[in-house]
Amino acid sequence: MNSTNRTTKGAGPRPASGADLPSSTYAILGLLTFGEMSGYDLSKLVDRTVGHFFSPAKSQIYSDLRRLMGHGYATERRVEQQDRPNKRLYKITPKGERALRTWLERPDDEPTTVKMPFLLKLFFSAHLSRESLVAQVQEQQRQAREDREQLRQLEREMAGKDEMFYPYLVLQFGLAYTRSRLRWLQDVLRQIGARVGDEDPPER
Amino acid sequence: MNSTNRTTKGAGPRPASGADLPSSTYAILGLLTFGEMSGYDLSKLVDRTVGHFFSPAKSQIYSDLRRLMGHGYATERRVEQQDRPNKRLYKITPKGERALRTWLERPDDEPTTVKMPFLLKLFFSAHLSRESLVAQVQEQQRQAREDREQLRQLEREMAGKDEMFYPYLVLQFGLAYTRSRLRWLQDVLRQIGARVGDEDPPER
DNA sequence: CTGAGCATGTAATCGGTTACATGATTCC
DNA sequence: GGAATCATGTAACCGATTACATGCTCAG
Repeated sequence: MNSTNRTTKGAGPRPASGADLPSSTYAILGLLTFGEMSGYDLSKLVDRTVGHFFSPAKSQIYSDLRRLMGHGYATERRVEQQDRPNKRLYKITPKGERALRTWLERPDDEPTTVKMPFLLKLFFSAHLSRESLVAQVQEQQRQAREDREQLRQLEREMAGKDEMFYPYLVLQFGLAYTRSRLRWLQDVLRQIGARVGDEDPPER
Repeated sequence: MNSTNRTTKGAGPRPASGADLPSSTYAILGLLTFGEMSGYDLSKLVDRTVGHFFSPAKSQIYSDLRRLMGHGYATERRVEQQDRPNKRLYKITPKGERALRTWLERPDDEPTTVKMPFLLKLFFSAHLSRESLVAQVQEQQRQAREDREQLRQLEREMAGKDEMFYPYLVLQFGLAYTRSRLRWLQDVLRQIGARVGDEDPPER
């Protein structure tokens, strides 16, 4: 219940060296630069903008918003409505803008991580039949192609738009990553195919 | 405190559809196929094998071990030592082996995710001076090159080893990913360089 | 009449991380 | 004398997710 906790004892992912907030919270602070918004608005904005590489749950957004207020990075304005539920609009403060820029400038970041359970499975695939493994790889291909389609769609949508310069660069990462994933999967398929029928069968 | 919870009410990352354990726990179950081991041994084995794409904290390993026992996937054997602290050796059971294979075969996995705070920063880089951004990109390059060096080292170590077939494939993913990251970073640098001095300066 | 959209939130968990505690031995 | 290795674990906490609750309006 204490939002101004300084003596950070052991914790989760932990905001990088000296940072007061995790990057995900700064992300929603960044989105507030688009204008005054409700949590609901933010949730939709996330989908339309950063959704392909960062998608917090709604409840997370609402609690981040409260956190930003606690730091004085945003202010709340309640708006009564009779046709729809009342809403709370959040606005970034000058202090919040400064904090955002400080975060942007700070070089030390939480580490980049890839969480890919399939890699774990592949690592232990000596315990798996070749057929099952091939099926798994193909499933991965299916998923990667699906991702690629979505990214391509996004690319078309923001092609040429000048204000989308940085978002476009981010998107390019997604595309490059997906391409490399697909090439690798293809290679995996080739290599396990080239491997003649030796080794332990299903091991049972 | 209930380890046999069926009615999974709201939770964290959540083990995939119908899975009883998260993939990280299966990972350490998989490592137990290398032989009877202590938590300490496992922690070192992780570093030498899967460490480059999966590295749980020691405390996590110990608690996973307890969990595996709770499911009957491993057994514990206490070994008294007088020169060193006593140890507990864990061994995978036939039931555990079956569970491992079932997990390996199950196609539905926890989703693949990439957590890369830098992408968030790049997305909002309109609020950042060009110099700061360039510095950030270069820092990313530095880190990616470091990763690459480590992976190359590993590659040399397991080159040609036949029993390393699958671990090698996994390593290839890491290398492909790192290469694509580096190419993309180079491209980002080029594109922000090509962009003439228009747009908002530091914005303050 | 039904379902989608608007709008906010609580409850309950869970995985995972850091920091700390403890204590012996062996190597430099 | 001090660091590294061996060895296990607890405490505290944090980010994040799912499920659920509530209730109104408007389009098909």
